[in-house]
Amino acid sequence: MEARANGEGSTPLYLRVRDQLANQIEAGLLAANTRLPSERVLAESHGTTRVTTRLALAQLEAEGRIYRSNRRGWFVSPPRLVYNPTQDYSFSDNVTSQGRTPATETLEVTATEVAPWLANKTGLAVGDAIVRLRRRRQVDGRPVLVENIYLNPKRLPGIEQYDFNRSLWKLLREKYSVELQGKRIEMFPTALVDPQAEALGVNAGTAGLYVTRRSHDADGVFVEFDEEFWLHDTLSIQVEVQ
Amino acid sequence: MEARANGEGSTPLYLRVRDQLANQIEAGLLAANTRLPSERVLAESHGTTRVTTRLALAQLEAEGRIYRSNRRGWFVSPPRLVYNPTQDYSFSDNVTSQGRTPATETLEVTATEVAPWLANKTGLAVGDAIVRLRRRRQVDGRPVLVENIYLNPKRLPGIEQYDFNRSLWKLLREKYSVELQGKRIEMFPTALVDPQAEALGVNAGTAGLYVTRRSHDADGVFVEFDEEFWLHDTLSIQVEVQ
DNA sequence: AAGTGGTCTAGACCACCAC
DNA sequence: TGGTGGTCTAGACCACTTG
Repeated sequence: MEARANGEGSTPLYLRVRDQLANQIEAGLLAANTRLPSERVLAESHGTTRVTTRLALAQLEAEGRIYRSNRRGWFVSPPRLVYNPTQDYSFSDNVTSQGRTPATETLEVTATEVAPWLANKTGLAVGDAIVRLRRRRQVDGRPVLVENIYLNPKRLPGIEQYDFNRSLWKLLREKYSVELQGKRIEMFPTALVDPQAEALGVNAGTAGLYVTRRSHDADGVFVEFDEEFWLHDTLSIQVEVQ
Repeated sequence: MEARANGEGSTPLYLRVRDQLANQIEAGLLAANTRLPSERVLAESHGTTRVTTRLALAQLEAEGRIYRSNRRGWFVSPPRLVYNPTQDYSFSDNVTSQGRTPATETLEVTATEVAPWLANKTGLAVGDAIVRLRRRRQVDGRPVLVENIYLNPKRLPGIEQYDFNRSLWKLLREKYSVELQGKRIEMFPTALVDPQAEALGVNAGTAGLYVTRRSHDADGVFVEFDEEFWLHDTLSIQVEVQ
């Protein structure tokens, strides 16, 4: 029950455990997607308890160096995917060009009505018809984001009928001759909470990046509003202007 | 010592505590920058221990709803600052226009040499002369970011002599006739670690957003490379293209 | 000096996953 | 079925900040 004196200088124990693990990762002893030893084993080998070990692991997770998968354990994070949200965009092409393997799952397609918050974001009127598409996307078998896409059925009649497990941007261009323009992007870091956390198979509270994008066509007609929930350690945003 | 049965359904206790606090914040019972009751008081009033209470607080912190200040307590987060990193930029003007109060402190100005990682980012050669400027910026008295700015002394001779507690962009325009162009922006969420965490008065491991920006002038000459470390709950990025 | 958050112990039971 | 992470208890001492 007694808390021990701090031993080595003033650095907290959990940060010293963190440093040791970080060094092993940097030295390449633990390659990307390798599983770490179990929390109990780590605790014992560092002469401490699980609580302190978990503090160290949480640090590394916050830095984006490791991630957890269900209750299977802790794994070394692979490099971040480079992502430019201002470009017309094929997730699949982008992932492939970085030597990784993409996958997309359509979770849901619904015809619904514009809610007040969405009216704010899109300029549509509350109650207007809208098509909602929900997808999950993976890189090398790990889910990295879920997205809700709101499509304007006036500009995209019959959009519900298509296969959404491919590039939406290509679909819009080929079937509707839409060249997306005038993108307005908003993003901020936040924790992933429940519908998204569950879809990604992570605990509520896992760090994420929330990205939204509104696009219209060359005539200024609203085409789509996209809302993406990324795991925070999986991407690096890159934008070029002028 | 015994762990108790879960009582109310399957929602973990720390998430129920989180929900209660979140409701109080949303209902306006706890205004922005208000201090929460102490961890011990919260623990007792929810019939649990500090460890569990801290889990709940960490959740709210990850969501950007509360923040901590030194060892003074937990506070309700004010609204995020809207920030467009692609624009020529006066922090002061931007903060003021959002009804908040800005402050800037220059922490350090050094003439130094380009290191390998910086050569990569800027296109300069390793060993080239460079001026390094380090600043901390506050909103309503709370530090929200620290930044390292690397300035090209060839394009900006005598730059060290100026006062950096004002807008750098305005300085460049007025004194050097620089119109910044060709910005390349990169950003990703990550934890803030030591020099930055300390400068911001937060614990190592606090969630942050890392933003870099490289700019050149109208002739393509490299002007500055900027590296910003933001507290994750303090900003919302907004970009408009085309 | 009193109170705050920061760190830490040494256990426990549970839910879920892989074998 | 055994091992994993997820949750939780009931304490303790420490470092720092505040009156």
